[in-house]
Order: sequence, then C-alpha cells, then structure tokens
Amino acid sequence: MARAATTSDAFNAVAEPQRRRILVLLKGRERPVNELARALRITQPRTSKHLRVLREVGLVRVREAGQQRLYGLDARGLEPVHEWVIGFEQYWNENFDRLNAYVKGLQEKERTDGRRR
Amino acid sequence: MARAATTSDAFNAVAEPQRRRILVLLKGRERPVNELARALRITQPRTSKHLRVLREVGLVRVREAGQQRLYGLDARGLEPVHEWVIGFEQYWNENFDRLNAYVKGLQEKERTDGRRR
DNA sequence: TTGACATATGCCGATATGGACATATCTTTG
DNA sequence: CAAAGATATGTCCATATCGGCATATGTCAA
Repeated sequence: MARAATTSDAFNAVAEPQRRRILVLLKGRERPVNELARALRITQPRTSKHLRVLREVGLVRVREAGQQRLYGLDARGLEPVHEWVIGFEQYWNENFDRLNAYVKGLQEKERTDGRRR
Repeated sequence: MARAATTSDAFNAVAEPQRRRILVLLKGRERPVNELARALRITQPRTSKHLRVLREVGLVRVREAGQQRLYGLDARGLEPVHEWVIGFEQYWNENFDRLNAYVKGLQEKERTDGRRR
C-alpha cells in the first residue's frame, strides 16, 4: 500500500515540518508567498512547492491579488487527522495509565489463575 | 530540512496508513505480531518492520511472552500531534467560517477605503 | 537435539519526496 | 514597450521509505 501521496493525504502532507509551519503562519490571515518564505527562512521556490502540495491536498486556498497570490488556510482537511488522533486521547492520560495498569494486573492474575486451575 | 525520520517523528510515523491501523488495533489490548499481520492482511515481515518503526518512535512497547512478542500501545507520543492539530479546530468549524468571512470582508473594505483616501 | 513456530532482519528494487538552481510566466509601473 | 517584482515550474541529484523475498534468530515441545 505504501503511503498516499502528500498531495492527496493530509496525514502525509503535514508530516513535513515546513508545511506545518506554513499552516500555522496562515492562521488568522492570508499571506503572500514571499512573506512566508521570509518568515520560514527558506527559498521562494521551495515555499511555492510546499504551497502547491498544500493546495492540492486542499489545506490552503489561493487568491489572486494583483501581482501577488494570497494563500489562506482551509483547515477542514485537518479534521480527519484530529478525528483519528483524538481517538487516542484517553491513552496518553496519566489516570488512564494507572487504570490501565490496574486492569492489566487483573487480566494477568486471571490468566495465571486460569493456568493454575 | 526535509522531514524527520519516521523513527523519530510521530507525525511522519503515522503518515503511513498501515501504521495507523496497527495503532488502532492496539487500543485496549496487546497483540502478537502474527495477529496484527492477519488482521491487516499484510505479510509478517512487513508487519514487523512497521512495528519496529513504531517502537523506535516510541508509540508502542514490546513485551516478551514466551515464543511471541506482545506489542502494546504507548500513545503518549501522539499528544504532540493532537496539540498541533487541535490548534486548528476553530478553523474547520462552519460558524467560524462565517465569522471569518465577515471579518475578511471588513478588512477588505478597510484596505479599499484606505487606498481611496 | 530436532522440528515447528513466531518474529526480526538483510538485501534489492521501485518510487516519492525535498532541496538547489535556473528560468519561465504574469502583473504592475514608468 | 521595457524593467522590475512576485511567483511557479522544470531539471537534476540525493535520500528515505516501502514492499517482497529469503533467511537468521530465538523459543518451546517431544
């Protein structure tokens, strides 16, 4: 199966650090390419390429504004990511860890007793 | 910068569909490799390799159990992913979209008026 | 010890990806 | 129209990753 292309899977698209930073920069307001490039301290072509990926995967939208192109956030594509990861929330919670250990302990005991029986 | 290795970055580790499925399967209880392979309908070596990545990145832990090795979930590494994505929650909300459009409209008007002045 | 399991690993090939650099395209302005 | 500015794209290279397959390693039972 390998992984889906960065241009078609949000999980893969945001696996790239710079793209995550771009999305963060786009919170609240649109920004032109050069501004993003400066903010990230990376070259303009590189920025454009990341933006293209983000555009194709649907995480940003573009708007022509005279000489420049304003990129804006379209975070809806991140919802599936959130949906997936939220399903694990209980598992990184300390209280749950304790409960989990407790249950595991019971199960262990159960198994041991079972064998002994 | 490229992206961090799958073995060192949770974002990249879970960018692989099969690895996400493995983590889901490990919710609630530990499982041996073969069981995971069967459930995912992929080969055992492939499963072992994914598990190795997940182990190195810290999302699962192993426990020797006689002949088999039981893999268990350690979701703490997913918390940063959640932290990041939750920061976008407001942006995929419809109400926010409307508010956003409204604000954008105001800003646009502002700019236009500014120029005209 | 031998055989049957269960799992991990090494090697190979195919491919996606990201970065650098040069350059094309489009818009605005003089 | 020419020049400048903003952005996109093509080419080339290096590398990470994934899958398949064969095989090594480790464990348990007879």
